[in-house]
Amino acid sequence: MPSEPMSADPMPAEPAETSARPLTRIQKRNIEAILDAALEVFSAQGFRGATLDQIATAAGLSKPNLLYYFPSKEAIHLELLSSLLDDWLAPLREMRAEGEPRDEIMRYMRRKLEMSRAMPRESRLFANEILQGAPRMGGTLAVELKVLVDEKAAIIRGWSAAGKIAPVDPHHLIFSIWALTQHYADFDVQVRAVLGPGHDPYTEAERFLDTLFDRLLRP
Amino acid sequence: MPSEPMSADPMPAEPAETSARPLTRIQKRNIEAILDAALEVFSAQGFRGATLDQIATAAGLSKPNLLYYFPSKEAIHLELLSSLLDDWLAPLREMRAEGEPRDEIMRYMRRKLEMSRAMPRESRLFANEILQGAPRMGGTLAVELKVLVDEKAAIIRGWSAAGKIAPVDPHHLIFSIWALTQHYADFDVQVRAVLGPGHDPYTEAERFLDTLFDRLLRP
DNA sequence: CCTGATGCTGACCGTTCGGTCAAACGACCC
DNA sequence: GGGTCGTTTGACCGAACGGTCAGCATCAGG
Repeated sequence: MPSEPMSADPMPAEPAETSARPLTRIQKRNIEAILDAALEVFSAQGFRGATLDQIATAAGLSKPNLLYYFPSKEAIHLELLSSLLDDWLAPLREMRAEGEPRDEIMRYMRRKLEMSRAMPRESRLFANEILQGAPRMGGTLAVELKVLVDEKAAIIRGWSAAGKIAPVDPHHLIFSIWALTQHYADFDVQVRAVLGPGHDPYTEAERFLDTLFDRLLRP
Repeated sequence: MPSEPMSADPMPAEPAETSARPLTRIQKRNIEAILDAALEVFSAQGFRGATLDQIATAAGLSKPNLLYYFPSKEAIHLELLSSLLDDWLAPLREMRAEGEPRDEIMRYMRRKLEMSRAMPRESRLFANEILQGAPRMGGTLAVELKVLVDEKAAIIRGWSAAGKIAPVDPHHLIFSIWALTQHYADFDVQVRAVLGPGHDPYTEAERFLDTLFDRLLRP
């Protein structure tokens, strides 16, 4: 216990990103296991549907031990949401005004579809949160997300005006990419139930969405 | 109590559809109030997130009184889901092979969008159910829904083959209509947060989706 | 106005849940 | 081997939840 007075910060739990002390090997392992287990459970059951016991069991820990690393159920959920938002928005951030317009949009769509395929749990976690009115993300949505989307919408509008792509409402174009790609993760059971066995939804979806956006954007 | 021996069927609660006795005025009023309140609460909080007290309060009843009309929380939820499925599928059922292909598909899309606008709670109720793996609807999806979609997909495939519309994967065309229209109900807060004030999402969506499906389907 | 069925309620019950705590355990360093 | 700090646990707590029950209120029909 070097240098610090013992009066302030008695917190033993969760030496998170703001703390100075580096993470123990055990801390790293357990925190990672907890977050992975929590993602599994929260995405499948929603926030209120998930229980600490479920998460603890899935992480291979006891409930009090889990609460040694995180102060509350809410804290785990929040940590998941905030750390995921960056990954989730990264593909859109990479859309460059200098690129070839159709390529840029198609690449964005494909990357989003690939994320739905590779990270369905994350997609469902967000879907659950938004569905219930985004009680823990409302602010972020209205600021950070809006700024990013407005910026990219302006780029798309420029491409439309320059005749590089067919005229489209840029905001709703982005919404359509979200809706169409996330649908395959969020409604996975429905898609598979309707298609029946012997289908690979994502392979078919990629072909379909390629066609769809090609016909939509071709000038 | 005519004709029936008192030994069997002591059930006082919920004289539902299978019962012979017609519904009292009070029964009709209260059951309707309960289902409406339950739709409100379940769609906003999910099944486990909703509490009987919330539903009872929203319906203007006490909790025991609510349980006088329905035997359990589960029963209310099930009643909502099953009675909603028909309404939800009705627009697709109305798609006729004899109609003008583009009109039929565009009308279906517009009706689904209108349902999202007029019945967002119902849309979110379904979304919640599917998101969590459809534990209470899995069977129905794999049978009733699959049969209906396969039937309509065959019609669409015929239209494609006849050159009436551009070639498309019919199943994924239907998925895309679901995804694009339900997105505006299920992700309402996100759409509004990104668009900001002064926008009517549904009016803009109708214009955008008209354009999208016109370009996608035009032979 | 009487009566039986329907409608309604306060009090209560068992369980589950999120969270706490004191005590024990264990690894590592002197 | 003893001390220390990080780690783990069993036992426990209060609140919330789904559901029950005995009894009271109310209503409709005769």
